[in-house]
Amino acid sequence: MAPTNEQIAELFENMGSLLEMKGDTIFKIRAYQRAARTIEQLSSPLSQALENGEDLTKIPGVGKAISEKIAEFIGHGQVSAYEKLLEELPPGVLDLKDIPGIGPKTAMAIGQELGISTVEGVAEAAADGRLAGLPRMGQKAADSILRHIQAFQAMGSRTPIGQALPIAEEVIAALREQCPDIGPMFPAGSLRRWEETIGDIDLIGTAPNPEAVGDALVKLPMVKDVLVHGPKKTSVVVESGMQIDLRIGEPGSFGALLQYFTGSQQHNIRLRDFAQRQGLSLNEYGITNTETGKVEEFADEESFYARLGLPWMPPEIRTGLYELDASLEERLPGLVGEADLKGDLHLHSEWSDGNDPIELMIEATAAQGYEYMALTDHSAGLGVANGLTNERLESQIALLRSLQENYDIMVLCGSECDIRANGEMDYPDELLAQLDVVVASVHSAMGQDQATMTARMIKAMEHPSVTIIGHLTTRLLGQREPVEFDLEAVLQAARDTGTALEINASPERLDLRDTHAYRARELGVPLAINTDSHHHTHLDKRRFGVAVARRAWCQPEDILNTMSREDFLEFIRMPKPKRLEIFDRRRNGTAPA
DNA sequence: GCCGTTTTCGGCCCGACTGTTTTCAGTCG
Repeated sequence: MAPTNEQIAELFENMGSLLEMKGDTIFKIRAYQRAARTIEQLSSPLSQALENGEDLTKIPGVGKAISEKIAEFIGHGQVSAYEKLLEELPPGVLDLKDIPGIGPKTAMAIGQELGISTVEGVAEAAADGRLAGLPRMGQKAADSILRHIQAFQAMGSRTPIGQALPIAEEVIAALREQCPDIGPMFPAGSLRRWEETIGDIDLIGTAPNPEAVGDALVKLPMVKDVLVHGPKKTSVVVESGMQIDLRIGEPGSFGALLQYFTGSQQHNIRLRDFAQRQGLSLNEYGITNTETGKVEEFADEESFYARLGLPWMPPEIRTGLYELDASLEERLPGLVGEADLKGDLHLHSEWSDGNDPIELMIEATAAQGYEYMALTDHSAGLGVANGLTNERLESQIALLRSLQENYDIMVLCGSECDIRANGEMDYPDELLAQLDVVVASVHSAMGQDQATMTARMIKAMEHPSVTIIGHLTTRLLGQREPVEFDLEAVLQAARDTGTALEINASPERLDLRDTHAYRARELGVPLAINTDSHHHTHLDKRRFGVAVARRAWCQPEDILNTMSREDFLEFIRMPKPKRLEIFDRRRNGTAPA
């Protein structure tokens, strides 16, 4: 099978690391790293682009040499230049570099001088003193590396955003309690960009006495270890194993600090490059005129970007990939926000595996200010989730219809209907036809091969009653891999059949993920941001789904459930795929024919 | 290795912190 974009990106990331260890020029190394970061964010597979004869050098950061290596990797399954590098360098050095605190130089020294190739080997060498004997290394450095290894093994690499955000909020609250004079303070970095997983939590703020805030942080009870504690920067590890980096600045220059630590790194590199052409240099304190040395300060991000002649850019799209060009060409999208949502189309009650009575779910949804909602309990095939038999579904429909008169919010009858292994629906057609909204989802036979799974998904989308495909890839962040399927074929089929795709906002799913949603939007597939709530308090998880849509550059009209009640009813009452006309008409801003 | 409203050659983002240093290399973000 052709390598995925992730695998291609990893290859170039590794090539960069290997060249760095070899001592190649830093610019060549950066070129490989930049290409890797760009490729992992592309919304469609390179293997397909190559097949279509597309010019890969159109991709920013990909030139002649790298595009040839991509073609070689896709064509032959390996890249000779990479294999050669692997042979030249000590085995295992790439794994060593994954340890925080160990960079290319240290990894090389460990591999060459000590003949060590595993993380466990480094831990042993740190403990028995061999590590401290290396050049530019001492007991303190060895101890520090050992601590890093222990933290690394306890935590793994990245934390799902749904777990990281509460930790960040807890630390901020604790710091405010210790230092009541802290001004604005909030997460920057990948949290502010709403990435699906978070490496370190970056906290940014202002305070009259910055050093006091750092001192307070290292003394917080939840802090397990202190990694760095200087006058301007403090890094600690908290009980959960997450690393917190704190930076406190002056209110007058907070805009530059916030911009700098929001990143992404690629965004900042591109921005600096852009600034440099104007004779300006950027850092976390402000903008410096390189000729006069004069530094300008900015209290907020808007004025910072404005000084460069750029509009403010939402953090979610600061990937360094498309946003700078788009802003220069004045085609930055007006991204969808939480307030644009008019309904939730995937909700469970205690009738299946939810925790709350139907009435409570309706009331909680109405309290969000929504105009409509769909109750979608599981179908019978999902026995473990107390799925509804045909008879129970019929009585639920009757109940919901009778309940409607008690509520202003439109209560739609729905189901989260299992897609069986052969692509058939878990309810008979006549029953499905009675429903307003059918969310069809894969919950079983997830190990099917790519061709089988693709055909299964497409068959489900061809069903006239299926409104939305739920959590398309079935992944659980950090727990379960996505199923294998042909993304492009499935997205195209969604468009062709007039089937919407869900952005499942549950923070352990985030499925579709950002890059998939980006491609779906490009193809004109309607997207529905649903919480899949199993409890009435889960409705606020929508913010995670909205973040995915924003990272996919979605505007309100790309999202099905930003439609008014009238438009949405018109949409579901129109047969597939003709109902796309209603979606498209809104998207194109044209009046109804 | 990539790239161009100065350029197809000559540039390439910028600073904090640590530990081992006596002036700075390595790592991180």
